Amino acid sequence: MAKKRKSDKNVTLKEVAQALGVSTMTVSRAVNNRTNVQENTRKLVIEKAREMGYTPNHVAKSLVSSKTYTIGVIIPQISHAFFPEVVRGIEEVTNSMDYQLFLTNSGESFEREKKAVDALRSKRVDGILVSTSIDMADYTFYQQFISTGPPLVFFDRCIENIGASCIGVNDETASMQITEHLIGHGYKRIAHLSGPPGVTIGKKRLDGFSSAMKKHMLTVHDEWIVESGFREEEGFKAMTRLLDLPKNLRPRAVVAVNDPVAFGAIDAIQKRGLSVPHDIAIVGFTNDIRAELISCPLTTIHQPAYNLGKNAAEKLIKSIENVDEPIENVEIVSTMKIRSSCGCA
Amino acid sequence: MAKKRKSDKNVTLKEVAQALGVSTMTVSRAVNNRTNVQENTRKLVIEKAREMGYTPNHVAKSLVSSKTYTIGVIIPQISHAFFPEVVRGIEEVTNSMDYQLFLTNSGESFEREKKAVDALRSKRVDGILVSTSIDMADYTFYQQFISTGPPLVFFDRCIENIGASCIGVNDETASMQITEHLIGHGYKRIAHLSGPPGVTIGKKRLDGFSSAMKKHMLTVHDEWIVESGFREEEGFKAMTRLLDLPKNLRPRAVVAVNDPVAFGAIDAIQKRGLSVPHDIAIVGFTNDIRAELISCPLTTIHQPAYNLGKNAAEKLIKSIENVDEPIENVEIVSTMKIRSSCGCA
DNA sequence: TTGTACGCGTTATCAA
DNA sequence: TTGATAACGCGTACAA
Repeated sequence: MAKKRKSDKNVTLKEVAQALGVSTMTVSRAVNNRTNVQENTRKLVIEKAREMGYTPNHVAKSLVSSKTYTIGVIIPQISHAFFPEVVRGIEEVTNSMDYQLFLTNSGESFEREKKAVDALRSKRVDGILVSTSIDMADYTFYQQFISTGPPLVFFDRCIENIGASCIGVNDETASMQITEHLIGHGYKRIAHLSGPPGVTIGKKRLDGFSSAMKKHMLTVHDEWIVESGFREEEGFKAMTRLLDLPKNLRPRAVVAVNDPVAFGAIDAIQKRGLSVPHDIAIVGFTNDIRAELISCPLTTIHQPAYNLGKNAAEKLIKSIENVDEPIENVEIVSTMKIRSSCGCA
Repeated sequence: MAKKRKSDKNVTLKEVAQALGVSTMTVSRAVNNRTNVQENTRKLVIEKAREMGYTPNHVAKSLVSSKTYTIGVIIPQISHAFFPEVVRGIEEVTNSMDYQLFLTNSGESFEREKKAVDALRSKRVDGILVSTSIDMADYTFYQQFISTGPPLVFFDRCIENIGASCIGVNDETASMQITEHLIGHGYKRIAHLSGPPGVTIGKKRLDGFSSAMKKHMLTVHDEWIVESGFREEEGFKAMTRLLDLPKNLRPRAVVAVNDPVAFGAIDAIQKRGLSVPHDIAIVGFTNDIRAELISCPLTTIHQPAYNLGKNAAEKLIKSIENVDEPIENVEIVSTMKIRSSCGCA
């Protein structure tokens, strides 16, 4: 196992300057393509710099300029395909603007989320993109950060009206739309597996559902709104609760807060020997990759994750580079994917 | 749109010191929990620092210590579920070790990959994790980096024997194993849709396939090794070429270099009106989330992505913190998932 | 066109 | 226990 002999220390401007018998500034000017260097000198310097393996030290640059060309991104999950796709959109933008991207996965833990925000701040990122974790429970933390820290933009899971922009999806409208789709096909007894409270998208989807039901003057029994978190197991549990209702209270259709929850619910339905959509129709939200592949393909809302990431990153960079960039709530428009799980295809 | 009035400038040690009438060093010692400060003083300082909203500047720290607690990760794709899962493993480790993670998606472009390496180096990351892009074509770039830059560890897609550790999967063995699985069930005419040349995993899987065939003294016609890249469309095209062969040359089973390619191939087979596994059996590699969900679930190799990420990150951090850490090639063991696409379930 | 001095925010080192 | 000074690598501002 040959051990590498490394010079270890990086070459500095000063070292290149000394090797050349010129001043540090001359080297600096040459490698940064400034105008005020003689062409000869520049060539000489560039050549020597390459030869010595000089690489600019951005840490030092950042200290002087108080600009790091770095942004922090905090996501609550990384396994769920949605977030990688958002990150792809973000990365596309940052990459083309020559920003580097710090990624942190909070794993739905607000403690980790806060720790990450502090760490990123100490690293002096130029801005931060956050999608809050489920158990986010402290507005004041972000209020404080927003009033003293670098620009922050929320995406997908936002805290609204605390002075930061939010790039979200038109959840409420979409939820209303998909609920009305069920209603339009004759369903009247419709339940909702709702997300955790306090997370905006959960609330919005619930509101959209409620509005649709109200608009069409359909009754929503209290038992029909079941809180279910965002994960498959939780969907299974929540659906089980619905199935345990006395027959005359059992819903005929279900709007799930997202696809994983819908998958869990379908599982619960089938384990009872019932069929989708024959006995119970169901729709989801997210257009998970599995949605069209399961035995009864799931009707759902397709979230434009990539665009959401792009928009969020663009908004953040604008906020970084222009102090007057306004605070906005942007809604990216989603689209409905009609498949067989709703029994209306 | 209320505009925020920000102090903009971050509070520094010196400012806290002045506010308190002590020296910068005292403040530094206090906030860093050094022993040589009086308890009273410490309390006073900590309190004042909090009050003034002091946050340590890691950029300055890094300049002094030439240590950034930052590592760079370069992946070739982000949509493919495999890499997010690897990143989750990496993030788990870096997070617990208080390192921050720079993520770059090269999008299979070696140009972007090189640019990213240079950028990360200028940002003075403590180490880099790379999975090379398909069109990687310049060993010397990494040779140079490895001999002059910070520690680098390859994962999944490696360049071997150029002085960097590689954390990979036991591709060759696994490929041999899955091929032998087909052979064990009576298949003799077996083709291989191979990855792009020059990428180690492609080569290894081909080698495993060849070894298995050779070991069992089965003929491999030249036409049966079709280069197909890593993506679905490419699998479709490659399979089409196999299907276009005269009937007496057509294979009875196919080993695909990964699941997407297998999906493409299945599509091609079915578009011809043939059935899997009845007419042609097929196996993949990766255990894509879709593998068990398609109409004819795919037999494949499950890649322990999370563990791979964890191991790679651990190896890198060891290499960072201990100069004598040896260079190693580690193989994480994968497992076979037998489903119906091979007709042997 | 080139060079000198200074400061960015922090810590190591030595002195008090 | 505390403070003064220099240094990390670079760029701005000014002088030559």
